[in-house]
Parts: sequence; structure tokens; C-alpha cells
Amino acid sequence: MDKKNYKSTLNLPQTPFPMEAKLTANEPPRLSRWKEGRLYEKLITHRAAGQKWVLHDGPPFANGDIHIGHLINKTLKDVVLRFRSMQGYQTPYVPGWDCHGLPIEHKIQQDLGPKLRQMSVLDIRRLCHEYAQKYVKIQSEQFQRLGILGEWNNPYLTMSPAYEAQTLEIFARFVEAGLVYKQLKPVHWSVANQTALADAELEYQDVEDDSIFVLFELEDRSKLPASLQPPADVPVHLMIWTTTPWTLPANLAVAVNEEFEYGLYGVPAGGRTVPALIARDLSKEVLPLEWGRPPNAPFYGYCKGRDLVGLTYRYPFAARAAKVVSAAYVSLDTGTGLVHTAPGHGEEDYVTGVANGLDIYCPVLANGRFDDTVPDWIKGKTVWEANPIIVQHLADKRLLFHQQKITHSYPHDWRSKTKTIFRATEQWFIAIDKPFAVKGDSPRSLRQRALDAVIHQIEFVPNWGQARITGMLESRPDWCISRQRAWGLPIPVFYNEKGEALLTPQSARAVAKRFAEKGSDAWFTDSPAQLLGDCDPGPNFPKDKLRKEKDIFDVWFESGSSWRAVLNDRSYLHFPADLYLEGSDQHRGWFQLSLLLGLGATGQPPFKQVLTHGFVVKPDGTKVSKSDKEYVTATQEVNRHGADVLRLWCCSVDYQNDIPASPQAIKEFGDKYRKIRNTLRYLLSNLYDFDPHADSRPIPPNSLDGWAWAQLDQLIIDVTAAYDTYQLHRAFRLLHDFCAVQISAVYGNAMKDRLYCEQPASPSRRRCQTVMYRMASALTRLLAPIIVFTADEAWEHIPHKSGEDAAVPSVHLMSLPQPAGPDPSPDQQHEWSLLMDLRDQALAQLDALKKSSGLNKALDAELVYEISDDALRRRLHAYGPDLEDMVGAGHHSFAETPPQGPGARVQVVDRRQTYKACARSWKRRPDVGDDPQYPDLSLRDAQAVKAAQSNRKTE
RNA sequence: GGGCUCGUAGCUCAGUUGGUUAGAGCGCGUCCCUGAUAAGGACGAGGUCACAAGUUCGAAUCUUGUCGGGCCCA
Repeated sequence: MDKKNYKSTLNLPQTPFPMEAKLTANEPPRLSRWKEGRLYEKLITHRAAGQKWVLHDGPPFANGDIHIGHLINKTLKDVVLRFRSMQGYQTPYVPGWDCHGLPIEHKIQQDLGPKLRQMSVLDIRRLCHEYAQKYVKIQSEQFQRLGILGEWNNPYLTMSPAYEAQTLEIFARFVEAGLVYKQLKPVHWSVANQTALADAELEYQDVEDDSIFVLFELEDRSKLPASLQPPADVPVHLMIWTTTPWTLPANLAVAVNEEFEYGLYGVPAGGRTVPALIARDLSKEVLPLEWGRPPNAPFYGYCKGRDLVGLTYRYPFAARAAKVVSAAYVSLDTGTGLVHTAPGHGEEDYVTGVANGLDIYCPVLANGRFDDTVPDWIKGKTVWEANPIIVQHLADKRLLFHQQKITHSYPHDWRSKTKTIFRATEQWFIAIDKPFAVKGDSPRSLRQRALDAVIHQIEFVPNWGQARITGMLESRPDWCISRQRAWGLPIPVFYNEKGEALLTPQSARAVAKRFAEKGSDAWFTDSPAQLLGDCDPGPNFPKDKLRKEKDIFDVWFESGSSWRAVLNDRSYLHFPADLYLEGSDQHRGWFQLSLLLGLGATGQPPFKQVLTHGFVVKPDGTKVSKSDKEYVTATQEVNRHGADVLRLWCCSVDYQNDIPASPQAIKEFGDKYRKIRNTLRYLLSNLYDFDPHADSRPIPPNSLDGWAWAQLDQLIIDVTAAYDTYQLHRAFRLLHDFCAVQISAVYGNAMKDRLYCEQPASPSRRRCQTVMYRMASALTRLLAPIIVFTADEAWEHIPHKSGEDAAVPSVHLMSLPQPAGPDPSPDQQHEWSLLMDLRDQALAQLDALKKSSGLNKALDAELVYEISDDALRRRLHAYGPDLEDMVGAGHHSFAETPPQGPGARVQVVDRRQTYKACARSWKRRPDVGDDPQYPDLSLRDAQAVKAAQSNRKTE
């Protein structure tokens, strides 16, 4: 018999599970099968008995293709949901989209170009609606391609009538609680888009501006503190600093810090020298600007800031006076320590203005041009045009001490990229600090309630999220909910002819009812009477004389209402959600505003747990932008490598930190996928003739099988714990390393001889298959939340499933594997560690022999165990064949008179000259040739061949 | 500028209450196998734990500061 025929007598691995995944070709058809088989619906039904666990989806903006950040966010959600499902929970998942908002409206306007002027608000809204709808569809397909399971045929959209009505219901509750008010207040204003901007809509860029130091002449020098002794015949001045000269016409005060010390110095201005007040500590910065260094300015004494409060000065642009006021925020960081205050043009200025009874004066119109209340020479000019004119005017009046260009960080409209201004307008607000009661509880403010919930009720993962959102809540101002746009949900307020606002819970709910039927377009098509329906606003608000509010809601009010419009509105979900999972930027965004709306309307936070992930960065750790070469296009990467590789990659990084991404890194990551896939393939390929019910064998602990059995138990425990605490990268690493080390390098490698060469039904082979079957089953299930396509494919190739396993059509309907036990005793674990130690010894010697004597094949070597301790030798005797196979040696024996020494040692002996190699197993053994019928085989192999032949005859 | 946060081998990550020459996997290099084969195995190189000072008998681990990155604000 020749070699070739011996090969045919082996039990070589065989499986239709291919080595090459062809993910890009195979994932879409599998996806279609899931969809046709209604896998998601089945999953929900399948877990009907399980406790419900709700992850509430934060709505992405329906604009543009999905990017790598979306991919990470949705993948993490899907993995978490699938894990919870396999844990036994019922996990409904309703994806959603944020549909209203400036970015879409802006895009539509850009596309329209000049045609925009002929369009009505309704026309614009119709185009925006179509645009959003289009991208909902596109993104939905892109998300589904990733294998994200959910209610894709019934997602939530913030622009749907039912959703809009629920948003207004929340608003009605805020009206009820007395938290909604209207006020003139400076806000960031985009001149380009003629709208107030939320903080989130600003971005800061470095720009060059005029930095000017201006002198305001004091009116009554007799009121100066006595410590100041200016020359008798010249006017005394206050010196202020600003980088926005256009706000000077709205100047109503100068603020000082009462605690600071101010000095009176002679300063040059327009060719003369006049006394001017500056904070003492800043004088050494300011004076050299004109005096050189060191400044030899005339000096007329010091005083405290509080001595200056109440002084009046001449307004440089008109015949009126303004006064010096006190403000604690005045600092010594920059400027002169005397702060130009225009209550209509600054947040702090506004606060100071209110405190001192000043007007909230804003002479700048929505289009960025001055109104008629300013001097003629700047009337109708834009603020940017007015800047140099004002500077020149001051210079002409000899009130300009110094002028220079500076580069500083200045807020820009994030869309138009143009500079914004601060401008006072009428806006609707939600009061953050006003106490109110919910369902009869004791009155507390939104801020108090939110801080309390964050500290006592909500769990944050990672836990520093708590400190982060706490800081943000502590410092946040009242919430401006007004936007002056077309594409959004109208604020349901009416005005009578006197300009009085009609806003009651009843009126808001009446509009909500109308919106629920017709959508918010009704605001633009219907009359106030129609919108109010049955609601009777009383004699002060005759319905036929009402005018509709033009502002719409900040989109955060809409997305922040999703807990009600989705969780409450769909009976199969529940409030509060078990988990919100988004990027850490949402501590200020969706998390915070959902929290405020939940607390204001119900007194309860809308979530129990908040999990955040970091942001995608370039390989060098810096932020990515679309123009970067390293920019990773989500759909492109999926089309290139398959969703499973991307999903695996997502789960391999610690998402709590920044996530470095590059096409190169993702490509290289395919290696990890292949390692896992090949390991699964190897397991499956050795199970082709194994029926777990008929062929399973008990696993003795004192064996390599026992070791592998226990290793798998430990893996199940560790991976489950990692998933349970959302440490997906830990789960990934455990799984990958188990494939690479425990299976590929150790167990699978060692078992080859007995799997291939033993008789098919031999106990040692069946034991190994028992272990491998369980490995395949457990690994596939543990991997299922991550590599959803591959796990499902592998699951199909696991043979002879029965019971629950056979009844379900997909691995995704399975439960997580459980440890089989028994827990190994410490003695047992000690034995295993000796086993691994002997393996290391043998491999090291083998390596040395390869180099010194050319012994290339371990099969040509024999392991001789040297264990002088009788008891230990007896214990390790059982591992003899295991160790032989772990090293891949041909033979093993126990030294009869081992040299004295501690522990267990092993010698690797070259047997190329001693024994013949078995032609079937290639092992060099003393019993090769003992069977005269097969002189080229060892006894075991001779018997295996005979058995194979007799089997063939009987067939 | 402020709040939160991150910084361990080329990459992704472990490093428990501070305690022996800082670990793993991948990648890389060398070699072996050719019955997991566009697979598998062995061995090896590779780190001043961002930097500096301090506390301590002893610090990747604690303190302070510096530098760099990120998110959110100003």
C-alpha cells in the first residue's frame, strides 16, 4: 500500500464553510433572507416572555450619507441590543431621525439660489420635507446594510404629525408649569441667516479685528475721589477697550470691579495728553502701547473701583450721559479693567443692564444694519461698514488712545461660516431656575431637578459623564427655544391686536390636536380659528383678530421630546428607557435636553443609564474633517471589506476614548477577522462525522480536553461579563485571543493527530469532538452580537443541532452559552499549569535542537519526562499523550530512573536514528512494524487501517 | 481661557489595594510544516509606561506641574 492510500484512511477535516468569506458578496443576500424571514419580528416574538429592555435611539440628522461616526454609534447600539436579547431580554429597537432644522433649510436655499425669493414658506417646507425624507431612506438603507436590526419599516421621524403633536404636548406641560416666557435678550445672531443661533450652532474661528482703546470723558470732576489729583484745566477720562467698535453706539454704561485699584495716568490722544483711568495692574500692559517701555506717563493717583461707581460720562455719539456701574465679572485678563457695557449686545452686559435698570437697547436690525436711533453718519450701514467709521469718528474727536489689529477667536455661524453678532431680540425661553411642582411634589427648578437626577438616579458609563453633565447643568443659562426659520415646528402662540400673547396649556393642546391630524404645515395653511378649534381663548383674544407667532422651536426641543413621542407613544416600549447611547458631545445636546424636558413634563428622567462613546480621530490622534486624506467613508469601507469586518473593528477599540481610524488600519484589521473565521472553520471541519447526542463523551478533567473545557467555561464567563458592562473591546479581545491561542496554537494544534489518525469513533477522538462541538456552538453565539453575518453562517454549518438549537432558524434567536462546569479545583489548575510549563520546556528544547542538529520535525522526537517525585509522576502520567501531541512529538515515555530534581522536567530526544517513522501518522515510534501485515505502520495506525477496511467491506 | 477627559511596544489593548528583569494578541523578522494549505506552528527583535519634580525603602500605578490630543464651552 502506498502513501496516497494511507491519506485516504485518515479522518481529514471537511466542511463547506469556506475559508474565504466573500463578505461583500454574501452579506447582502443574507440580509435579504433575514428581512424576508422577518428576523427582527421573530426575535421580538421569540423573547415575548422575557423582560423588556429598551435602548432609545438618538435621532441622527437626516442629511447626507452616513459617516464613520454613525457607523460606530449604530453598531455599538446593535451589539448591545443583540447581547441583551441573547441574555433573554426582549429588545425592541425603533430607529429615528431628526428631520427639521437649519442645515436642511440652508441646503434647500442654496440649491434654490435666486429662485428662493419666489418661494413661499410652504414651498420651502415642502422641499425640506422631501429632502429629509430622501435622506431618511438613504441612511436607513446604509444602516441596515451594517446588519443593524430594528423596526426599519416604522421608524420615528420628528417631522411626522404624531411626533409634532407629542412635542407640543410637552410644550403645553411647560406652559402649565409656568416655565415658558418671552423676553428681549441678546442672543447670538446670524446676520447671514437672520436667525438667533443656539450655542451648538456656533463655531469659533480666529479672525483679525480692530482692537481699540477709547476715552469717555467724565462729566463732573468734582465727584472724583480725593486721591486722584489731575491737572485743573483738562477733562478726566475713562479708558475702555473693545474689539467691536460697532457696539459703541449702544453703550449705556461702563463697568468696573469694585475691588480693583485704578490709576489715573496722562495718556496721549489726538495730539494732546489727557488724564485717563485704567486698572492699575493693566497699566503696564496698556500704557506702553503709546508711551513706549518703560512708560513715563504722568501719574495722578490711585483709587478703588468702588469709588468710581456712580460717576457719569459723556456719550461720545450723542448728547446724553451714561454712568459707571459695578460688575464682579470685570477681570484683569485683558483690556483696561473698565468694561464697555451695551446691554443689547452682550450676555454679561445684559445681566449688568438688568441689574442697573438700563434699557436693553439694540439699534441693530435683523439684517445687521443700524436703525434710525443712531447718528446719521452710520444710519442704515451694516455693523461691519460702521466699524471703521466709528473708529475714525473717535479719532477725530480725539477720544482714541490706541488702535491695533488683533487676531482672536470669534463666534461664527456654523453654516454660513460668517461672523455672528450679539443682538437683543424677542425670544421664547424655558426658565431653568424657576421652581415648579410636578404632580403635586415640592416646587423645585429644572436645574435642581436635573442635578438631583444626574447625581442620584442616572448611571453614567463611563462614570465621568456625571461630572461632565453636572458641570454643564450648573452653568447653563435659560433655554432659548426660539428660532426664526421656516423648517421646523411652529411655536403655538397667537397675538391679539394689542400684541399680547395667547399661550395657555389649552391653546397649545388645541394646536397639537390640529397638528396631529394635518401636520405642522397647518400653521401656515389654517386660520387661527381653525388651529384653535374648540379652544376658547376668551374675549381678550378674538379668534378672527389673532396673528400667528413666526418663531419655530429649537430642534433640540423636538429631539429632546422623543421619549414621549416614541417611548410613551408606542405601547411596546417603556418609559424611562434603560439606555441612551450617543457620542459624548450629547452631554450638552440630546442627553441634557431630553433630561430637562422629561423632568419638566413628568418629574422623571427619561433614561436610567447613559453610555457615551468618543470621536473618530486620525491615526495621529487629531480630529478628522471631510477634506482629510484619512477621512474614512463608512459605506465605501463596508463595500470594500464587508460589514462584519467594520463591526469587528468597532468592537475592538475602547470606544470611551477617541477612536483612531484610517482606511489602512481597517484594511489591516481584516487579519483579525480571518483568524476568527479560520478558527471557526477548523472547528466545524472536524465535526463532519460527529453527532453530539450519540457521540458525546465525558471529559475527564485531568486531560488537555479537560483543560480546554474549563478554558471555554472561563471564556464564557469573561465575555459575558465584558458584554454586560459594555466593554465590547474586552469581549472582542477575549474571543480573538481564545481563537488564536487556546484553540489555534494549543488545543486544535495538539488534537490533529488523534482527530486524523485515530479510528473515527475512538474515545479520544470523540472526546475531542465533544469539546470542539461545544467550542463551535459557544464561540458562534458569543460572536453573534458582533459579527452578525459570519456567526449566522457558521451556525448553519454546526451539524446535528437539536432541541432549542434546531428549532430556531438563526443564531440570533439563540441564548448565550452557559458554563458547563465543574469548576476546576486548585489542584487541577496546578496540574494544568505544570502541563503548560512542560509544553514550554519541550518547545524551547525542540527549537534548540532544530538549530543545533537539524531536527526539523517534532514528529521525529520523543519526549522523556523526568519526574523524580513518585506522586507527581503518577498524577502527570495521564497527560503523557496530551503533552506529546501539544508539542507534536512522535512518542513519549517516562524516565524510569529520573535524575533527582524538583517538579517536572522533560527532555526532547532526537529519534531519527532510533525509530522508524509511521507512514500514516508520521510519528517515529518503537512499535512501527510490529504488525507484520503493515510493516510501515505503528500498531495504532495498522489497527485503524484494518478497521477502515473492514468498515468499507460491510458497507 | 474654563469644565470633563485621554496619553503603556508599529497597531489594538492588559496591568488588580504602589512591590521582583512592564504583559498579551496582531503586525514585523527568522525558521519549521505542507494531511486547517491564499491555512497552521515555533522562536526572536521591539517599550527611558508623554515629560518633569515630589511623596515612598520602592511609582506605569499616588501628588503637583508641563507638553500633546479629544469633546463641550468662553
